[in-house]
Amino acid sequence: MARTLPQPAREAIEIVPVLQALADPVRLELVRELAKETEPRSCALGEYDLDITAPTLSHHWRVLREAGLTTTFVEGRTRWVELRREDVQARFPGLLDAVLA
Amino acid sequence: MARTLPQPAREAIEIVPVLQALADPVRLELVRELAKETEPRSCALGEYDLDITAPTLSHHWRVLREAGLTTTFVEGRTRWVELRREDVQARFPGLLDAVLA
DNA sequence: GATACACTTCGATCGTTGTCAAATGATCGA
DNA sequence: TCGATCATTTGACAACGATCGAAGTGTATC
Repeated sequence: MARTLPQPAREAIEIVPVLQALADPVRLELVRELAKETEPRSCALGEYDLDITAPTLSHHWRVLREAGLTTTFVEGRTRWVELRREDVQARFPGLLDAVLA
Repeated sequence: MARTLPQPAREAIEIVPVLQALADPVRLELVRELAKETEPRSCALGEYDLDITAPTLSHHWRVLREAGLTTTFVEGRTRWVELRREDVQARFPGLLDAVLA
């Protein structure tokens, strides 16, 4: 039912793409929003207080997912995003905590 | 005698420029080299095993310094770089450790 | 001084990236 | 099945950034 979009395996998560993904104000804000809750959140533009268009938000979700920071899964016509806390923590211990503090 | 190049004060170090500075393979390598020792190191191209020219290295040192990650000071005709461990640790605890591990 | 040295700055190039408008694709309800 | 309505993908563009060669700046040495 819920289809998960392609993402790197835990071992394939690399530091440079992760830092590149985090080094953007919009994406950093998105990651911080995701970190506030343990539940997955909707990808929808309306859910976030950002001054960007839908295609741009979609682009940022993709960058985060391809870097290995998030998981996206599709359910009907809504998409859910979730922070890959454990995977990132396993690869780069302390990184998320440091960035989110 | 030793003149220190302009750099942001500790409180002025921001997370996005720091992440941007670290999100480049060359600069990440430089930071890792600096982290190996507590002593300042020379800026000179010959000190590092990099396949870039002197102007490019100079550019990277500048980005690191302006982000607040390093201190550069001039002594005669050599320049010395040093990681701002304490300042970065104070602003973003655990970040350097996570990135350098 | 004149020269050599150690970088930096300048100017240009070229790939990357954040952004949007328009087109596409997918899902739900009638 | 057919629109209506979402978000995503595509295509295009402007801004940014990494890079280099050439020229500039300041320091030591002769």
